[in-house]
Amino acid sequence: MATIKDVSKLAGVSVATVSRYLNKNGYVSKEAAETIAEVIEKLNYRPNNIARSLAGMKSATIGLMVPDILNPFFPELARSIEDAANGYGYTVMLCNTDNDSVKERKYIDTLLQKQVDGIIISSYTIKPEHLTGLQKQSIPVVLMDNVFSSDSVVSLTVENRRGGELAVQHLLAQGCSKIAHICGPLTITSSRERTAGFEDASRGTDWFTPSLIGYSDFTVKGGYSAMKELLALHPDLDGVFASNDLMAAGAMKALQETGRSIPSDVKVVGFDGIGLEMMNPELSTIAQPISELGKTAMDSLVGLIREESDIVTDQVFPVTLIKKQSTRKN
Amino acid sequence: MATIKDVSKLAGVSVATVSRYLNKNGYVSKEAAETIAEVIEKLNYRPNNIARSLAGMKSATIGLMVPDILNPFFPELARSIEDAANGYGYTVMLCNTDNDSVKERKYIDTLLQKQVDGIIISSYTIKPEHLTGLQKQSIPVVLMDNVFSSDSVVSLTVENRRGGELAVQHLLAQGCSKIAHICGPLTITSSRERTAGFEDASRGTDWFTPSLIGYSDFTVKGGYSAMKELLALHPDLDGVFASNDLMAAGAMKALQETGRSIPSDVKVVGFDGIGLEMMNPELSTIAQPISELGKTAMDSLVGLIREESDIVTDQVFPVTLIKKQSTRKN
DNA sequence: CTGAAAGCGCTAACAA
DNA sequence: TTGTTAGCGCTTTCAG
Repeated sequence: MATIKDVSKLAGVSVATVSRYLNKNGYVSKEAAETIAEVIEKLNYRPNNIARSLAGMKSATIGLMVPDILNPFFPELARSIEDAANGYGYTVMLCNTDNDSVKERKYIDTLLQKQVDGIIISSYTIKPEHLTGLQKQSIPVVLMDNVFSSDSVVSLTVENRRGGELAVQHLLAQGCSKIAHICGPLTITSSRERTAGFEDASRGTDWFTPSLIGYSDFTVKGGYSAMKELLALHPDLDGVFASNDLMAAGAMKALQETGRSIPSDVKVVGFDGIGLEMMNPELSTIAQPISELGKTAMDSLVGLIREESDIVTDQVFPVTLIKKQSTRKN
Repeated sequence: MATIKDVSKLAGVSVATVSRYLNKNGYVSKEAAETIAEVIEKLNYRPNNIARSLAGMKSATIGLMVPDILNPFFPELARSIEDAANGYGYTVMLCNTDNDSVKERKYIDTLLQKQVDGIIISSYTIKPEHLTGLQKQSIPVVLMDNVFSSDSVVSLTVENRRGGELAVQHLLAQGCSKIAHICGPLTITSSRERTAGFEDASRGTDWFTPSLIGYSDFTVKGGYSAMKELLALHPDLDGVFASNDLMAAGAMKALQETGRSIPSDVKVVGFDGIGLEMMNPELSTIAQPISELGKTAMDSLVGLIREESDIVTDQVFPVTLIKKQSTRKN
């Protein structure tokens, strides 16, 4: 592997000149530039990023911590982040934390040792004190789905509560008169908010009763069993709002299995807007702007890295109702 | 951030001793070890990985190139690879190539500059000559779904052809008497093999005719339209084998939309074994051992990195038929 | 068992 | 506009 030294020798200039040429900073004469370019070509020289990083420049690498890339929400997020990162010249290190704070801490440590320039963390479980190591080294952090107030930390969230409300309003508008809710883990803030939104919109109606809320875990299986239990209690329900799309899918299975057809007997709305196009009927959902979230996360991170001053530290993104077959009016 | 020098000073030993302690190689007296440990604790010292890498050790980072993490097959692969990598102490850099060879080359370059210790490439489009850069620097490569014979390159594939055969045999066993096939992109080797398997099992039967094969692109939408076209030609078909699960899902939608019920009217088999548990009815499929593939990929890569001699360079993994509702006997 | 010292490849003053 | 040189933090001979 050719080094900068090899290039400088062959080009008859000093390494400093080559370095300046490479980084397009400082002066380099036209002739020098040309010969350097030629030599680089000839030697097929590629700067060693590790050496660059050590010498004080940035590693041009960021860390991305997600609970589990298997959960369909995260590939979409990861993809948009990776695309944006790539645009900025960054490479992404992927970490699956399983919402396990031990793993989270370990990964933060690893990423720190690898001198990443910044970290994007999507985590339900992370707490401000876990970030102190990062703060101390003033590593920029973008947090998704979680809000800590602090500078050098940007928080990105969505209108979860409003989304819950929207879901119920939509079901009502489509003619539902008894709406059940499958809520996600209560340990997760955004999950609680979605449920609060459901309650905002249904409390005070004549059909609402607390037993219309089933408790589940954001998985298809979980949604399925929760739906079964809700049906046992309320066989006459005609609308379901599940706090994420996976549970909604599970709920649909349970409904269909018990002979109900969707949307004529029961209408279903999910949350997230992961593209479940394989479903039949297709699922109406309260969509998060996932790609936009990812892109903004990366933009903000770069802003933090570059120490720009005009960074919005807390952004709340709107959600949108996507109407599909699962809530079509009879 | 504390450095090895800080530690050595405070511990009253040389950096060499600290380094030996850190790497558990060479001799370090018990007392020295103890004080060093204490100082490290006190200073909360963490070795700088970048410096380590520069000094000649490995970067403890690998690259993972996939076409698109959005395709549900790859999160599963990525997850198992990341888990295995983590177990070995490696971090994973994720790259989405979109099967675009320009992007592929760019990423290989980037990964090379970042001094990754090895690369796992899942690509339909990559060609041996794209790997010469890697070969020259003798960077270990594990290739998935693609076979090049070469040392320092391990190739992992599955029994695609046999899988296609299995699918048809299963459909026949379940009572189908006219089976259509939705094949994937012909540019993809494994896709062609699956179709070959279909042909192996159906050629010579009394119902087979070439127009029972629809051409598509591995997407849900593609499967949907291909199915519609096949139905126009053969409204009486009663079995479908799609070369991947996404197309199978699309096919199911088309079938249901045209008033056919699954499995009573038409039975459907997919390929891949991505966990589409949200589907109803659930999809029978020829499953690849995705997690095992990922784990083996990482194991092999580490073997190559460590220059172990007992590395199998070409492995073909078995596929298994997973029977679900979509092919239940009437 | 330990330490001094020479790099790894590159950047960034600083001097010319 | 260019070159010299001192690091960046760590590993690794090679002497002791």
